[in-house]
Amino acid sequence: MLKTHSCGELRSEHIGQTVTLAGWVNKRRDMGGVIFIDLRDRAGKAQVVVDAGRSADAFAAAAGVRGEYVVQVTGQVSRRPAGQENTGLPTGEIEVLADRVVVLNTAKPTPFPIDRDDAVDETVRLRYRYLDLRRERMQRNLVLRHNAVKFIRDFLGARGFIEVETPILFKSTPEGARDYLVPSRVHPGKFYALPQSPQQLKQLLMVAGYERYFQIARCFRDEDLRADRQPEFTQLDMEMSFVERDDVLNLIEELMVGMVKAVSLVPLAHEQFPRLSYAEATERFGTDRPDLRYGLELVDIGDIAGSSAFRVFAENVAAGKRVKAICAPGCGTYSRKQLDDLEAMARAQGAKALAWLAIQPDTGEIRGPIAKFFTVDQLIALTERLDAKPGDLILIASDSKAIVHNALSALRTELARRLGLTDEKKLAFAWVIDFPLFEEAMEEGHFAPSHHMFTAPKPEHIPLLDSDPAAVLSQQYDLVCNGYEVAGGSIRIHDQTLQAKIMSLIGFSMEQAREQFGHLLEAFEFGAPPHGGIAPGIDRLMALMAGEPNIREVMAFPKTAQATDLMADAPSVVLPRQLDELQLAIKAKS
RNA sequence: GGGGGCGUGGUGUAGCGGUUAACACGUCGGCCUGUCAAGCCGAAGAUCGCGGGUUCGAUCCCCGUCGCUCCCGCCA
Repeated sequence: MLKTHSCGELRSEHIGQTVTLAGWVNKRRDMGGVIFIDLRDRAGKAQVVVDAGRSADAFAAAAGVRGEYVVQVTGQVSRRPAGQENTGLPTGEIEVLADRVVVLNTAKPTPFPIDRDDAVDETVRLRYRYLDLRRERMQRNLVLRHNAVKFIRDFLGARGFIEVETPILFKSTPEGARDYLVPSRVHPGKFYALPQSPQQLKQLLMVAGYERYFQIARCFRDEDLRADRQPEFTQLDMEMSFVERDDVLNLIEELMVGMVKAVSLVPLAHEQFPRLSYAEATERFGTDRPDLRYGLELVDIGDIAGSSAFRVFAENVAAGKRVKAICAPGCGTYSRKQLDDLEAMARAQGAKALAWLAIQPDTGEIRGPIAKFFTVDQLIALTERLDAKPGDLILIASDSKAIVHNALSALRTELARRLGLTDEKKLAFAWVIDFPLFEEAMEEGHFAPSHHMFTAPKPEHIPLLDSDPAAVLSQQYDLVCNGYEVAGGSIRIHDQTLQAKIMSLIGFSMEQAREQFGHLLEAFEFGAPPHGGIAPGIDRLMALMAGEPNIREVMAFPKTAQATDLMADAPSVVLPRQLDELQLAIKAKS
């Protein structure tokens, strides 16, 4: 080894020892007769003192050293002179008096500062990702990620789970997200697909009798990116046999609480995860992945608004549509412009308009274009139901349930941001359960599965499959945190008759089923145990636990929003010979 | 596929229809034996993303394009 100790591990108990360190020059301060070098390695930083009076050779070497040079230093750990301690550094009580300084490698000036956490253009960070990864923030995040994944492996291993690797080259199924395809050279014209998740394979492992499986699994989806979506991402994929829904929920809750306590930089908001039905979540928050760090809940005012003189509300209520409102504390003095901005957000979600009532801070008088259509009693009833105070702003949307919920959910998120309610660094986990088995909107005259077609209905709802399929609730469950979906799963169907019924309801023919899932359906004929599973998204969880605003910050080599790698320049053109081997030709752009 | 934001020395920013394009950090050189975002003195470094247009004149206004980013669609 070229070092006896890590820079960051040195403490006062090392005083007197002669150590050899190796690392990068974080900072060099040249005082003329003495040169200070902050030497950095993964463990941290230590101050090296190169004194011309102690070693002329070391001093000469240190004189030529520059930032990010790779340097080996041998010297004596010494207590810093009284008053010279650096309380901002874990190694701040000591320093290393250099007897020998060896430059192991030089470095060009870096394109951006390594020793500071200043914002740097994303293009530059990604192009020089290996330098970005040298920075404290990224090292902290990747260490957090390692610790979290290690916690998961230990936790699940201790509970009888075994980790099994599944293929990256697998079979394309047109269901769900767009697949990344890999052409086969051996079978020209045929393609593998990279897995969107190991869904089928983990169910097959249950049929195979493994009972408790997990995998830190890379998944691929060829869809457009977001701050919380990359083309390749990592799931904790897991599946268990002979379990019921609450077994999975309780286990994952224990895992999450333990993991957050052990490794997270952001603490839990509460240790008991609330369980909301899909219906309750959407009614109260307008979304199935609510941010529970704040209130601003949606309140139904259909009865009051429907009996008002405002015709839009009255007609909508008569037609079975909804009128719901949200109270924004202290926003009663919003300007025309601010209100227009909010209305634009509502319109972007499909609302035709956004009504508002502002309660004057001093007089309590209620103003707004629609105020005159309400009686005093109705206004009093409204403010009481919304718990609105003088100075508050009431925003009202009326339309179909879906539009009202989408619009008010978007407004709720925006208002929380404006009011600083999302600044609090806490993790507010919650379960969302009792999802409808099918999507509300029919697709081409058929039902569409709201999760996937292997999700089991609630046992007591199975009879409804014949009478009222839209009312059937499933054994799907999502874990949400701060407005993000961080895990999704379900108890699966293991009964062939039930599976066939579901497939026919979603318009899936037996031939289609056999072509795409034949291996799975066949496997289920050989004694499939009751089973269920879940797949927490590792990247999103890491971003939340690191307090980062996007998942790129917790991935070593992420891609841009255009799905490119700026460092390696991928994707790239390939040689004609490579295409020939695959019997592929590039179509001219139409 | 659509919409918003951003693009000015290496980095972060300022600027604005006419400037010698400003500042900080960094870089390079000099001074300095207790600094730790060291300090002081000096220097270099920018086709203002790219292309076109408007204009006597464009970094600035307009159009297009490229890149980064956020959002909608999409993501069973």
